[in-house]
Amino acid sequence: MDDQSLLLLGILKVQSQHGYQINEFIEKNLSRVTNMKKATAYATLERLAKAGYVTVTFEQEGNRPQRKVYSITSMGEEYFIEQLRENLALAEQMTFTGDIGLMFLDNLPRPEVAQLLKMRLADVEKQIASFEKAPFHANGHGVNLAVAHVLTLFKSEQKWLLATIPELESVTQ
Amino acid sequence: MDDQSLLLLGILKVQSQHGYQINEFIEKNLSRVTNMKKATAYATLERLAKAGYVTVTFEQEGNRPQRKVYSITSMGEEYFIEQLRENLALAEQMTFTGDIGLMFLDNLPRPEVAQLLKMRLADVEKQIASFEKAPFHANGHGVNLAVAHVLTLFKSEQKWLLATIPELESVTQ
DNA sequence: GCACAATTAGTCAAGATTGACTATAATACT
DNA sequence: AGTATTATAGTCAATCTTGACTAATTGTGC
Repeated sequence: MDDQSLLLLGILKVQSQHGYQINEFIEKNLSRVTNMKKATAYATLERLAKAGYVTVTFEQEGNRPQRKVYSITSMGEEYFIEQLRENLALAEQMTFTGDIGLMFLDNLPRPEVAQLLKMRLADVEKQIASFEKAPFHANGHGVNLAVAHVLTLFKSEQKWLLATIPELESVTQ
Repeated sequence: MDDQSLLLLGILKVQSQHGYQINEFIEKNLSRVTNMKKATAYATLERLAKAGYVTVTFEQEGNRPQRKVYSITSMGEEYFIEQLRENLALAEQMTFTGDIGLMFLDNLPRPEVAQLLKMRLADVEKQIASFEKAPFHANGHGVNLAVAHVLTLFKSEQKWLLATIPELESVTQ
């Protein structure tokens, strides 16, 4: 199963939602574990519906345009649990994307690399700060653990940058 | 620019290669920074060729079926450097995929989660070991730094697992 | 010296993804 | 009251990705 489906089912298991809520949550809070786009979420939800894992109902609120509400089915819950087991057992899937550039540092002058990594560091630290003060968690041990985990990885990145930048600056190429 | 193109250009910048070599290298050594599939690599190379960033020549060796050799053009090198700068400056793209399941730990009984995470730990430790003893680096400071970086992230994951598993086991749910 | 597996090198149809677009409602500002 | 901005809720054509397949060559064991 793809990560997207697992994520969407997991979100719907907590509460039925319509597309906008789902996408907002993902974009605001989960940009570090997925970069699924809005259109992908809608397409995936449709696939899950076709497979019988979610149902779609319509909701009318005042005279706004009606919107679709997605709910997980019991079949979907079973499937979710089954796939969750599989997902947790495999570390193989773990990839740290966005780090391709690091492999090719040698192609730029050292001082410039140091400069670029400083920008990266600033960015990482901003992320850490926002993670620490605006937690989306607080509702479930699991989510907290997951947040802790991502924070751990970020801090590890920060530490690495803090150690690497001075090294780059000192080496006389 | 997508990560795939950056990666392929970076690889070709070191040395012209044919498809098989490229794909083997990626699969064996870079499974932690990308999970680009073989067919994707071929398709991407074709796109890069159409854009003028790589050239394709044919090579005949004995009487084996002729194969395509991909080389980076000078235009490709320029483009590569330009994109590398962009890539390094942005930490925003960093995502730690494969961790979706962690968000939903609460849906499984704690002891089972502990068990699953133990398997994950074993896997992570296997990865660390293989990274440490069969390095694909040793040809460039940049590659070494990148390897060090991925290792750092893995060790961070390992540490987190070592701390979390006993916690899961002790909590009486 | 031959059957079987593994390696090498790709192709392609089917399915997945997304940038750009549409369209209405709420809200803020002057 | 008018209007600019943002929030809400999606859709779709064009592009990208990949599982499954083809096909030749090189071992390997017997």
